[in-house]
Amino acid sequence: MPERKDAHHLHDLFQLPPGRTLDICLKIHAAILEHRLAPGTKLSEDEVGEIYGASRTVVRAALQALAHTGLVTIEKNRGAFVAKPSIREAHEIFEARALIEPRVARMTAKAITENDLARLQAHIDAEHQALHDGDMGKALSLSGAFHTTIADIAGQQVLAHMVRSLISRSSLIISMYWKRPDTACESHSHHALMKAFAEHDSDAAEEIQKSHLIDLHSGLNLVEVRQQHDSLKDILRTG
Amino acid sequence: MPERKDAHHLHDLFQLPPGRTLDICLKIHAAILEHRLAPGTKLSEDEVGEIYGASRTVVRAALQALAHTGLVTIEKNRGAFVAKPSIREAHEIFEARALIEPRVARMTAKAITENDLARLQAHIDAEHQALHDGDMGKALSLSGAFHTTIADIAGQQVLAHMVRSLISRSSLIISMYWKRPDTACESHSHHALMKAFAEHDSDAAEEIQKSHLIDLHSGLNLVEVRQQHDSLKDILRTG
DNA sequence: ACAATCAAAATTGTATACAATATTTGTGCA
DNA sequence: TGCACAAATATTGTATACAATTTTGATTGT
Repeated sequence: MPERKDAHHLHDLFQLPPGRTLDICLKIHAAILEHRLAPGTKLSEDEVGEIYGASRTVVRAALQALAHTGLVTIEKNRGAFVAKPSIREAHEIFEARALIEPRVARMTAKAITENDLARLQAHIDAEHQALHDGDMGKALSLSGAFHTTIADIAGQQVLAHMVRSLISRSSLIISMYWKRPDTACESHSHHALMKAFAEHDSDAAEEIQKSHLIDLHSGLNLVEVRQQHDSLKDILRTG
Repeated sequence: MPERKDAHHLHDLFQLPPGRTLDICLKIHAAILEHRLAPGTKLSEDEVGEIYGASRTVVRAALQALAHTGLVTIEKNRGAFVAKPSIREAHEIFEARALIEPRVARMTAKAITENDLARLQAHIDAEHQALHDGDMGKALSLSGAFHTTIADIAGQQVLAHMVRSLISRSSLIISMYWKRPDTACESHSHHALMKAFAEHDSDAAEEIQKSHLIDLHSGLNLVEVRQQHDSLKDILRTG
């Protein structure tokens, strides 16, 4: 179960002490990453509190922590919503990833152990399995986990924290702008990275990661997406 | 008053809606950046609440937001403290800055306007004035503001957010590990950067920023600092 | 039918009360 | 004096109550 292992590192994304606030953060975080919560969804304090059996105090703290990572947007007196990254934000996030992650991959190639390689391979296998099962959300989530695990292996916690945050937000971006929703997003890049890591070839790892991210970026359809619900009435009128 | 202008951008460091929670965040943030709050200082909820005339609810939210940026550490059932970055963290933060800020400087050199140049110059002047007045805290804070303003000018909000966060934490690092506490930290690098910006010389800007950050990094005395208060009794015993 | 307006309901913002956990203080004992 | 232990105090964690604001829904008039 690779997810458990990552969960251990995940807590530092929120910088919160163990407790129910953190639990709720992680649950909602996972739900967003697996695309079970769509961008724009209202996260009512009462509703979330009832689901997890917690009071508003705790839920509120969790939502504010999620807001800080950019996964949730809080509007004054209106509450919390799953974030809807703009096109500009999408470009910026992938530009940041293209800057940071290749460097991280270089460090990973130097530091990686046999055990780490096995962990990464487990991610790839699990992702493959999820795709086979038709669980797209899980597959995407695991694809992100592959990247965060690479950052963990690099052993640079500050950069790893940034990568985790960027990847979480990338998940939202993909759910909004991915060109081929029904297409497997698994490229051969992850396999190529594995090879470079196994050979401790840091130059290759950096280069592969860089082009992989450029590929991902260009796989996005970054044009205005029409909002569906707001104009629902108008849509029905025309029919 | 350049600070006012930056304050406008600063709110996004916390991703909070306007309100007293954000106000308290900004006040404590400023206090830490100006070294009026030393690393390790306990931030009691009641105490902070009384100072700013707010209830614990609001203060708590502010402290958690600050914790998320890494300026404050929250320990379960023990409360919030001004963070004390470890030596490892210090290295990692400056490594991250050396990766991100040169790239940002490159973008800035391309995008900068006359008005922006004036803003940057105002920072330099204010810093010089603060040094002249002997207000070291303010000077350091303004030195950081110079870097964050550069990031704002670059127009890449995601990277700018990261830079702001890194610089805030750098301020803590400097207060803990700076080699020459009584020495002016102003290098000629900022002036050299201004020249490169004015000439839209992005290659030079990137290179200067890179070596500037390496200089800063090497200006730190990254060895264990003895904690003073804990062993106060022992110290007095020996005397 | 449609728009405007206002009351009712629901939701968030904040303060406060109580419970759980640390910290401090004081006491007894070696 | 020094240490161990226990009561008292202080602080944080959580739930709840109330105020402020927004959203919803009904009513009215055109």
